[in-house]
Amino acid sequence: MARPTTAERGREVRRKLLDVACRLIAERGWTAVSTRMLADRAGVTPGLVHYHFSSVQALLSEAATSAMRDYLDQAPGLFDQAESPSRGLELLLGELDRHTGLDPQSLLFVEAYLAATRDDALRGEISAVLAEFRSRLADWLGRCGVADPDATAAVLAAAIDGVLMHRALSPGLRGSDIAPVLSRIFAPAAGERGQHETEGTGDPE
Amino acid sequence: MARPTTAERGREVRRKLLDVACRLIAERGWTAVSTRMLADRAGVTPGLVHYHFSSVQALLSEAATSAMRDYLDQAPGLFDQAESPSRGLELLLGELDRHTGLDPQSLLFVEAYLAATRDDALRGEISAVLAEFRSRLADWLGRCGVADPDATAAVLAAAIDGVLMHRALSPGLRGSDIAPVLSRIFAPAAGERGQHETEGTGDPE
DNA sequence: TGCTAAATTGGGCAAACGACCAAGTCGATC
DNA sequence: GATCGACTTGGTCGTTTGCCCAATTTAGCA
Repeated sequence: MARPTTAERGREVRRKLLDVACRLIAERGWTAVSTRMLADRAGVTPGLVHYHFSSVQALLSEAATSAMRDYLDQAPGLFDQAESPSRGLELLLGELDRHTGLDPQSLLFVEAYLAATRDDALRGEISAVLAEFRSRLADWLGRCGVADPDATAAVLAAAIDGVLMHRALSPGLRGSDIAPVLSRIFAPAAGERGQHETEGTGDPE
Repeated sequence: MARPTTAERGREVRRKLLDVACRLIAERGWTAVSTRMLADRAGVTPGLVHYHFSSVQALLSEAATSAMRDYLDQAPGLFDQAESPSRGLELLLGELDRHTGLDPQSLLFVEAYLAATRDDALRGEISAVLAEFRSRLADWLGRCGVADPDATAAVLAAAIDGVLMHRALSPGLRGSDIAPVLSRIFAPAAGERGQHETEGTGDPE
């Protein structure tokens, strides 16, 4: 039967508050998330929020950073372990296509970026997470023979977020449309191209 | 000395409220801007805010959309009137370099994007402004002989916003670094290199 | 069987919120 | 000088905010 102990339920409440926070940030906006809103949605009393977290800001920050870390560690299809560069790009763009720009995941990222401009501690955490992702991206690009992998990774990461943000406002910008454009960034330095294969309408999935 | 009439001062107050709104949106975040905050900063009484505007939301929406329209109509260096493609790109990247990602202008854009995901009327206005900018960009790219100008313009516009947003978190991503990467987008697709001109630079009409 | 600490409740606080309004101040027009 | 409408004031409405806390319940340990 495994009846949960108090401590276990406590940990579960904390986890649920973090989960609810991510959804509410995307739904209402970072600064519009309130104590009672969180408690309501999580099915607990408002007092519990300040028992588990020192402040609403702290709760939101922890929720956002851990969600971003989790996602970037696992979700983008492990592009850098793909057997070929074109397969890696395919995975990356496929992942991009799974987001509309209006989904909680995408909105959480942008909300967190903005919140980080007003909170030094949060900025430190997020920029570290982002730097690590850029680093993975740059390593992979370097192995693909792409020129200037660091700058390319930075632009590519930024472009992905930008495309998601713009797509929220004007849908119709599908991954299959932007794939050929974005893959021009991968154009190898003069002389070393060959394993590159971006022709023939990359139609992910 | 032209003494301002009551009606003129009224118009001035309205204009000042719009101006202050833009700054406060960037500074505190869209949903955190309050009636009293606006009145305080504008040097007027709180009651005036709801005399000139039907609601705070309406004030913020009008402030953001008109500021975005003004900026996109005039500021990006009139890239599309440049005498050459490379000069146009230079103007565009120069403009990009004038923003840190933390300046009120950049933050206002991102805040407005997010607010638009929660306000249908605002989304309509903003996506129209954005669509017009993309259209100008696509026309110019088409004249430069860039393949798939529409999709390229969409990706380029998104990438610009993305770079600004990322730069707010990790400075050091300067325009001169990203210029060579971004300008690869202007090159023909990787598979058709050689058929067109050699590099992405200099393609006189 | 008591004891302690963690978890939870529900109420309460001062402050700030958006919106509204009656009263008063103006400048332009008659 | 009187009148009218646009503009401005200062205050109030009910609601919601973040945070706090005394009291209560529970689980694990002595």
